[in-house]
Amino acid sequence: MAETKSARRGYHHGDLRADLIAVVRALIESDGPDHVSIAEAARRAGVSSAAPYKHFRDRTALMNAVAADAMDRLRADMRAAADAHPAGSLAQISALGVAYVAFAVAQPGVFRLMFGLTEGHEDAPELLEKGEATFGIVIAAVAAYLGVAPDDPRAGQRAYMLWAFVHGHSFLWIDKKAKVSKVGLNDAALIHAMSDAVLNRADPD
Amino acid sequence: MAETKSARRGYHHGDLRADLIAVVRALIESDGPDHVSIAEAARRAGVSSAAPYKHFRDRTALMNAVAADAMDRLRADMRAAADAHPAGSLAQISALGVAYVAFAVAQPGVFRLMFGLTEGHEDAPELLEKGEATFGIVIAAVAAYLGVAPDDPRAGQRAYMLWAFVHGHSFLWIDKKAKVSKVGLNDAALIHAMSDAVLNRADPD
DNA sequence: CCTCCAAAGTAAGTGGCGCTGACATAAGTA
DNA sequence: TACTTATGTCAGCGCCACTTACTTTGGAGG
Repeated sequence: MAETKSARRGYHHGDLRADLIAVVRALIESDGPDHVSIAEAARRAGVSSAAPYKHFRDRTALMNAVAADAMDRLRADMRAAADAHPAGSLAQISALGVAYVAFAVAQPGVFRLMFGLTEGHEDAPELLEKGEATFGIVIAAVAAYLGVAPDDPRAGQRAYMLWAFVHGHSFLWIDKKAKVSKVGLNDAALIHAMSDAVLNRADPD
Repeated sequence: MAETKSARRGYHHGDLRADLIAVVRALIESDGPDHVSIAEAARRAGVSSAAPYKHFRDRTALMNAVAADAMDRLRADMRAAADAHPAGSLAQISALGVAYVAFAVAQPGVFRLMFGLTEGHEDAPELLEKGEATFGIVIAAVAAYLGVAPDDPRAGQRAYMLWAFVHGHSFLWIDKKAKVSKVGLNDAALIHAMSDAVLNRADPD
């Protein structure tokens, strides 16, 4: 029998841990994070239903591993988006938002897993850490645009406002709560307009 | 034995349907929507685990009923917020946002249920309908502020931008993905600043 | 090169859940 | 008063998360 990913040579699998993460990622996208069962993942990896517990303490630990992996990919996407534009330009900031939404739309299941209520976020401080590193990219870009230091409160405020917007837009979109087509605009235009408004007009102080 | 809500007089419960909705609502807030089990709800209502299926086709149908009920309450909250301010004022629009976030923070479980990926949203078109009615309040307020007709695309666009923002802010908050305290602002100030920026600067066209 | 141990697998079992089908009871209508 | 139908119960199916006790095997140390 052929296995999903790495070939299983004999009694031992080879790299079950990595294989499980890949299999679960696929299951999450096809069935949603809530419908993923460890048993099914084990079946697809070609091992018994007890095997995963040799690598992950419980279901939550496995899911956290998938989420952490995904957060790395999101950060990489955003890093690339930032590097494709002049530092501190409005285009750069918009590109970060577009990359965020694109990730959510391309991988809604894993996006929900990352940003939904992660059960064991206390068991996974690394997740919060990775998340903050990602947000740091936005703060840096905003600070550069405003011409202030990255730790200036104004940069954090504006960056948060933009994050909340693209975050909400992403969820409304992937959860089908609003038909954006109805608004008659594409993501890029919306995000660009919002970035401009927040950076050049918003003054919460 | 005393039951959770209505007293059960004999073999029949009295109003199991309503009681189940109330019990499930409580369970959702204490354990989260995903951890609610029909069996536990039945236990708390003092009936057998099969009884709920006489009133709801399946778990999803019960959850949808709870969500629909909650959407009515959210709309009422927002209606009240709107009525407390002059029509078409910036204060009115901010108040709508504040009411939305307040609902999310006060009842995070049911908020997640309403706006998360509802499994059977196709089985519950009434939910989408109620949601659109609620959003309609925002559109009307925005249109009044801008001095345009409610069906003017500009009203819909601005209203959507504000919705996405408060929606994202709500989820980041209840899912503990960002410490808003770090930003150093309260909800009202943030929402007010955003409303002003979107309504007086944003121009996606 | 052999031995032995720890890592990584299996099988079988526990308890919970969603849901179903067959049956029991009660409430209301003819 | 008899019948119908809504609303309960009970027993059971299949699936799941997770555990325990046992098995296999790759590799490190003698």
